[in-house]
Amino acid sequence: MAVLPRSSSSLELTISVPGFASSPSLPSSVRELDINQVPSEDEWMTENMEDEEESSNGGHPRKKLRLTKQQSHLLEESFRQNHTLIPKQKETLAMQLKLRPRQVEVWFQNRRARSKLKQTEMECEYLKRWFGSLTEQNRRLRREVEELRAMKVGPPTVISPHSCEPLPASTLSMCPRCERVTTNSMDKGPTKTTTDATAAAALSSKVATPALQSRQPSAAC
DNA sequence: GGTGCAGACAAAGTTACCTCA
DNA sequence: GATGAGGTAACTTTGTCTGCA
Repeated sequence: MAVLPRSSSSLELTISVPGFASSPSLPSSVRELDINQVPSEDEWMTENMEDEEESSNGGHPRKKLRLTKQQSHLLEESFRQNHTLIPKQKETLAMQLKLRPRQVEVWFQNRRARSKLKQTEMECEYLKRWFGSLTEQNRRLRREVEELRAMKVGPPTVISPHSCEPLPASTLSMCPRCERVTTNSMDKGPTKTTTDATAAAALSSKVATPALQSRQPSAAC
């Protein structure tokens, strides 16, 4: 596919053949088709694109441009204002920086990638901390349940989800198939299935967690 | 209006070069 | 001086969107 320059002043031209460009058997001269490649050897690490003319580079290995502090600063500034560039902005910025529009474009692509990476790392950290705190909370609640179970005196009662009245724990039974705790006939309405954890939470008069509340009895029970 | 095509562009992934410890 | 790691410019591939015939 040939990407033609969008403005006549731009010499931006990249020719790449899908499934061909990265082929190991590709002759090294193919890279020369990209006229964005380095102009002259000596200018590269010192002054970027001082002369705009894109002379043939005669098959140089790709050199790496090092942006000056001012260039980086200006690029960062415009990135802060906008994470993407419209072609006009790109042209202007390139002129200001004495870079090719293509270089500005690449810089913005890489910059977006870096900021996304940073964002992802931050989210990862946040989730790790959250996981840690939930684990700790879970451990605390389990311990609390154990304590309450240990100190029970009389038969434990469960609050009926239907009548909101206390039910004796003796009305509870375990479904052998799904290992859920179910209430027996004492409570009016459809047989209510609840998880072991829910029952335990009810025992300690705690409100079940949303995740547990959302669990519905299976059709089989 | 639906379809196919080409161009532009962004995201994701990769490569290669440079710097520095 | 050699070397490995990290940073990043430049590149490739792929997918999406848009305008046009």
